[in-house]
Formats: sequence, C-alpha cells, structure tokens
Amino acid sequence: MPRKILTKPRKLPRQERSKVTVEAILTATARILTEEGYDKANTNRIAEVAGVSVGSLYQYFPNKESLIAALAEHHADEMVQLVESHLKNLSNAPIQAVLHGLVRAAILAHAVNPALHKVLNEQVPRSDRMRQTAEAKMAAILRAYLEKQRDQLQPQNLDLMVFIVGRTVEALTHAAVIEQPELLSSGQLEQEITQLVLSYLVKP
Amino acid sequence: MPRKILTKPRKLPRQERSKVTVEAILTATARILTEEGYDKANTNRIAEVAGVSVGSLYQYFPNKESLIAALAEHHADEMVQLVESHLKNLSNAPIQAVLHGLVRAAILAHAVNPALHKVLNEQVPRSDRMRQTAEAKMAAILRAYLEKQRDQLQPQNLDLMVFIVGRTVEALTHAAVIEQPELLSSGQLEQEITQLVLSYLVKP
Amino acid sequence: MPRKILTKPRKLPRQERSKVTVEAILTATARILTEEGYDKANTNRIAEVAGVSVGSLYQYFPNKESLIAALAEHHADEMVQLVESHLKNLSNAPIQAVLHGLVRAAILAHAVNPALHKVLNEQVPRSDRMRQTAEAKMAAILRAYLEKQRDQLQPQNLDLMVFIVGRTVEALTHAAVIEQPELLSSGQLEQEITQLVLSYLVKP
Amino acid sequence: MPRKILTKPRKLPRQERSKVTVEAILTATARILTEEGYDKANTNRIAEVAGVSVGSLYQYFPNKESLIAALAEHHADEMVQLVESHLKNLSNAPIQAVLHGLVRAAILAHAVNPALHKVLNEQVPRSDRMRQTAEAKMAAILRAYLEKQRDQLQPQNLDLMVFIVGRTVEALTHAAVIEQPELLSSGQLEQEITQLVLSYLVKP
DNA sequence: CATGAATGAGGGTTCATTCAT
DNA sequence: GATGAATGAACCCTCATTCAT
Repeated sequence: MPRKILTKPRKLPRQERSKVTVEAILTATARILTEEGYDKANTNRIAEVAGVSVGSLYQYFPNKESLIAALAEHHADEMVQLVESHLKNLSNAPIQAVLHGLVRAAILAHAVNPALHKVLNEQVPRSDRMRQTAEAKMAAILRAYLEKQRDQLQPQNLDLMVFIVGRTVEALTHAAVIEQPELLSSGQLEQEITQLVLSYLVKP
Repeated sequence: MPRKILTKPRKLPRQERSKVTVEAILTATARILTEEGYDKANTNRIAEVAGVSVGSLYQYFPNKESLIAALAEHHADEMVQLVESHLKNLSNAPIQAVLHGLVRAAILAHAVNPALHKVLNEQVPRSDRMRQTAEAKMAAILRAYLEKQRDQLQPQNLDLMVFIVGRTVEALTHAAVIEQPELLSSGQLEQEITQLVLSYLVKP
Repeated sequence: MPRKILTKPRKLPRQERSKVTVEAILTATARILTEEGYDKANTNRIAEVAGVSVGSLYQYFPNKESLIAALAEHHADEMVQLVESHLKNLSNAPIQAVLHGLVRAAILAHAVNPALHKVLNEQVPRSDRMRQTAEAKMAAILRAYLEKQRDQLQPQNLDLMVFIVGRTVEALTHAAVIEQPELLSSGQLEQEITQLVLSYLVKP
Repeated sequence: MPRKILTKPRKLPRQERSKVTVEAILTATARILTEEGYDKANTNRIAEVAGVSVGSLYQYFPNKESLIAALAEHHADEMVQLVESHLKNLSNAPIQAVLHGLVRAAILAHAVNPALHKVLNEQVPRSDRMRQTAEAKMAAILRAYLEKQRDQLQPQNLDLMVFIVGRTVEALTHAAVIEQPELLSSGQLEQEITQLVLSYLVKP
C-alpha cells in the first residue's frame, strides 16, 4: 500500500459520456450518504446505484477517499459560489447590511444540501486534503472585507476577528440548519446571529 | 456482525479487578484513538494495548460502539465537571465576571484532552445515543444562569440566547484549542470571545 | 500499504491448535499449487481446502506472499536436510564417492516433491527474500568440502568451482526429475552427472 | 474472462501499419516487463506505453497470454539465430574449438537481453505452448553436431549427452549473465565452462 | 471470568476483455 | 480498423464478534 493515497480525480472527463458517468457516480454517492449513511457507502454499492460498474468508478476516482473528497469539494464549491454571488451586490452597502447579507448567505449556503453537509461533517473521515477548502475561501472573503472596513470596527486584531466571526457564523448556521430548522424559517435566528456579529464588530 | 446494537455497558464493574480492566480498556482506546486514529482502533488492537484479551473486552462492552460511547461519555463528563467546579465560586459575581469565567472554563475544558476531543469529533461515527450528552448539560447550566439574569440581558428569547451563546463558545474554544493554540496561551482569545458574548448579551 | 510487505510468518504457533492449523494451511497450499497451479491458489480457496477460515490464514501469515514464502522455505529446508544427512557418513570417503553421493543426494532431494518444486520454480513470483535460501546453504556445504580437497582438484579458483559444480548439479537434477524421470530410475543419469563433475574437478 | 485460451496471434500483420503496431506492442511489453516486472504488465498499461489503444492490442493478440508468448518466442528466436550464425563458420574446426564457440555463443545469446530473459524465466507463468521452443532448437543443433563427432566422444548415450551438455551450458550461462556478470567480462567463466564440457565429452 | 484462536461477511481494488462509437 | 469507456468476476485482506478451552 500501497502506497500513496491520491485524492485528486484520476482523469478529467473530457467527453460527454465520461461527464455523465462521473455525474452519476457523485450523485449516487451523495444519495447513499444522505439516505443510508457512510458505512453503507461502499464503492460497489455506489456504482450499482449510479448504474455503472465498479470499474468505471475506479476509472475516474483512484480510490474511495478521492471520490468522497471530490463530492465534498463539489459541495463546498456550491456553498462558496452561493455566498459569493449573494455578496456581490452588497459591496457598497453599509456594514450592517453587508454583515446581515453575510449571515443570510451563510444560512442559504448551509441549506443547499443540509443532509449531505451533516454527513460530510459528522461521519466522513476527513483527509487533510479535503477539509476546509471552503472555509479557507470563506475566510479570505471575510478578511478582505473586514480589512477595508477596519476603521469602523472595534476589534483591532484582524486575524482574530476573521477567526471569531468566521467560526461563529459557520457554527451557528450549521447547527441551525441541522438542529433548529424551525428557527430559521421564522427569520429570527438570522436576525440574532447578525446582531451577535454586529455588536461585536461595529463601534457603537 | 451484531444484529442489534446496544450502547450501554453490559454490566457495571463492581469488583476492583473489573474496574481496573475497564479502566485499562478505556485508556488504551483513548491512546490508540489519539495516537493512531480511528481506523487503527479495532477491538483486537485495543485489547492488546490494554493488556487484556478481546474476550475480556467483550465481557465489559457488548460491542465496539458501546466502548467508544463509554469513552466519549467519560470524556464529556470530565469536561462538564471541570466547567461546573470552575463556575461554582462565581455564582454571585457580576455578570461580566461570570461570562468571562464561562469562557475560561470552556477553554480549560477543551484543553483536558484536545487530541481525544478532536478525534471524537472528527473521526468517530457518532451514534445518536452518545452525542451531546455534554452539550446538553452545558446548555442546562447556561440556561439556568441566563434565566436568573434575564433582566440584565438584551435579547429576549431565552432558547435563542442559550443556543447562540452555547454554540458560539463551544465552537470557538474547540477551534481555538485545535487550530490556534498560540492564541490561547496569550489570553487574547479568551478576552475576545468574552467580549463577543458580552456585547451581544448585556445591555450597554 | 500500504505498506511494507512482510515475508515472515506473523506469529510462531506455540500451541497445539495453532500448529495444526498452520500445518493444514501449508499442506493445502502445496496441494493446490501442485494440483491446480498458482493462479488457482487464492487465499480463500487455500483456507477452504485447509478446512479453516481465511481469517485464520491471515492470523498466521500476514499476506499471501509470506505464505508462499513459508512453504518454499519449508520445502527448501527439507531438501537441504536430506542432502546433509546423506553426506554425513561420507566425510572420509574418497572424493569420487563423495561427489557421487552428492549427485545422488541432489537427485533424492529433488524427488522429495518434484511437482511442488516445479511449480515453485516456474510459476511462483519469487520475492527476493525467499529465493535461494536453499541454494546458498548447498553452496556453503559444497564450498567447505571442496576447500578441504583442494590439492586433489584441477581447477584453481574456488568460487568458480563452487559456482559451476553447484549450478550444474542443481540444473541437471532439477531438469531430470521434472522432464526425464525415466532416466533417473535406471541410475544412468546419476552416473553421468557424477562423471561430468568428476572429470572436471579431479586431477587425472 | 476468456473461455478458451488461444496462443496464436490472431492474424499476421500484412500491412506496414500493422507491423509497426505489433512491433510497438511487443517493445512496450518488453520494456514494462524488464523495468517494472510482470505484475505491472497489464494490457491496458502495455497499450498505453505502446501508444495504441487496448482495442488495437486485442486486434493483434487474442489475449494476454498470446502476447507474452509472442514476445518470448521473438526473444528465443533472436537467441537461436545468434547461436546459429556464430557456429556457422566453425563446422570444420576441431571439436575443442567448436565447443568453445558453442559456450561463447551461449553467453552472447544470453547477453542479448538478460533482463528480459530473467523476467521471462522467473516471473512469467509459462504456458506449455511457449516454453522451450528455443531450447528445443538448441538441442537439435547440438545433437546434430555431437552425432557427427561420436567417435571422438567418450559418453555413449547420445540423448544423455545432449541433455547434459545442453542443460549445463544453458544453466551456467544463464546464471552467469544474471548473477555473475563480472566473471563473464574477464573471460574466465567462458574458459571454465568450456573446460567442463570438454573434459566430459572428449576422449583424453 | 479470562483467553485467544477461529470465524466469515464484507469491502476496496484490479485488470483482462468487450463493444458502441 | 481504431478508440477507450465500460464491464464485472475475482482477489486480497480486515475486523467485529464468538466460543471452546
């Protein structure tokens, strides 16, 4: 063992046929993961649900870990994109509006596929390669914004702010989506999280 | 393969000998978990490291899951006890001091065995039975306190407060212990988290 | 792999039960190898024929390679022992008798289990660790003897002699046992090989 | 999984294109075999290294075995041709010179591609069809020669002589090329092997 | 109660071969 | 003919759990 573990997809699908296959595999993986849990997610079963052979699965993913990693990455990308597109229009808004938008975007991002998000976080053994790609990007966005607004902000240490705000928003929206979905629909939680962040960050 | 999964220890150790054995098994489990990770933690290996036979292991734990659950519970209890004892003297202190104490206690609790805490959170497939025993107790403590101080607090919804403060402190101390230990030693983070919570909770 | 390939048995059988199991596994391996060939020798089948579970097989042999290696070593040991015991009585005999004895011993050694010897040589992918344990020992015996008789010998270079005589006897007895068994029973081949070696080694 | 194993190339390459393709496949096979060993030599990899598709490979070889067999045969032919051309000029030379030439030719033949020769002998599962084509031809040459010189020879049994001389020369040159190449360059081994054969065959 | 040999279902992965394009 | 995506039987190996001693 082997052997080095690769976490990158073995080959990029160029042709249409391949793309469809890869798509099917990822979809099947997500389905099994969310509906039956990680330990039912063996590669033979995934292939079967995807309607392809195990061999095809291994044509595109060098091992199980890379498959899970690809799915995680895909999901993370969706979340990040959603946040980015959501914040695009807010660049010149007042800071209150921006932070509110950020919280809302985080909630929406976590609502993309909560069940998958949950399984990925709670059951999947995370290799170093996969984790926090998303979180790193989120932190970068946040950092860039906070840096620009520095003179309006109470805390001095930028790293600390990014750490605190980033983690807090992530943890709360994550927990909310998974454990308190009813608090979300009412919009209460969104207000409250925004309040938490604002009262910490912004000079009164 | 077990048909039914029990998660309760099969019998409580009454005699001295048993207690020692159980202790050894739990210690070995913790050691393997932290030093080698969840996938190296198979029951045969655990028994070996504990210096007992697999058979003995199954004498005290009906299955692997219950063993892991017992370890998790044990660890959670340690954390909760630490927090409780830390807050005991603060019951009549001003709210700022209490919250500061809470944050400090949370940090200390996470520092009890960070490596184990990390593995338990990131690699171990959590059965419903085990999760959040600790968090539930913590929430209860927090709720009791906040309820008493309600008139000094800005937010109205008690559940929401508990959810937000509880999760936030947990997430930040957890992340801090694991990823930013240097920020902890300086005491900066402690201050900052306290500040976050205070500015949200307390009327200005 | 991950991982290093061990070629040594995982644990030495101390108890009777274990010894029997190991024996059964080796016997089954030899049987399958000789009767059905290397590609039918998969570990599940071996275990089945041995009347044990695959798990037991892997209790004693860390991987397939080590199992095959153990069998090869066992077989080689048998051959070496046979040769050694055969030459014991000849130590003071005239050189002609000794060399004749050596050839005869080599033939007998190859006749211990010709089918197994054949498969082991022709079909089994040899790891470096296993090969030529036997041949090395044989060479040592030969070298020690030839060194003592040096003044009676024609060739000067000891290494060369050992190489040539050792290889020649091995190759011829091997080929004879496998391809020309009828030439063996008549004793002709034995005479002829002895003649070959004698006329090369001994001063006329 | 093929039901029936064919070992003959499916079709002889008539057109130039085909010849080139077949050549490329055989070369790739030899390269992988010598550089990476038999277990890395799967048909997909061979095709890739050859710069053709697996499909093309199966256009010219009905199965893997036939491909390996073709390579082995090709290599054997090279060796035989080399020996034949080397002996051509010696037909009327004295027997000592002829046998010396034979040994030298055998050494040269084994030096054509020692690495391939080694792998083919040690790692490749030999089907009956492929084996010893070369050795049979060599034996035929040897037999024809020895028959003519019978009255100069000591041993009486022609079959036996052919067997012994053929095997001995093959074994020693093979082992020498692979394990003792330094003994070859000095020419010592060539002398010694010749001596061995001469002292056995020729009347003093 | 303890031991540890034994079990065997199950999982990840490979690769010779096929066949639609 | 050539391509290379797809197939799937088969293989090696692991590990939670049992049970004879």
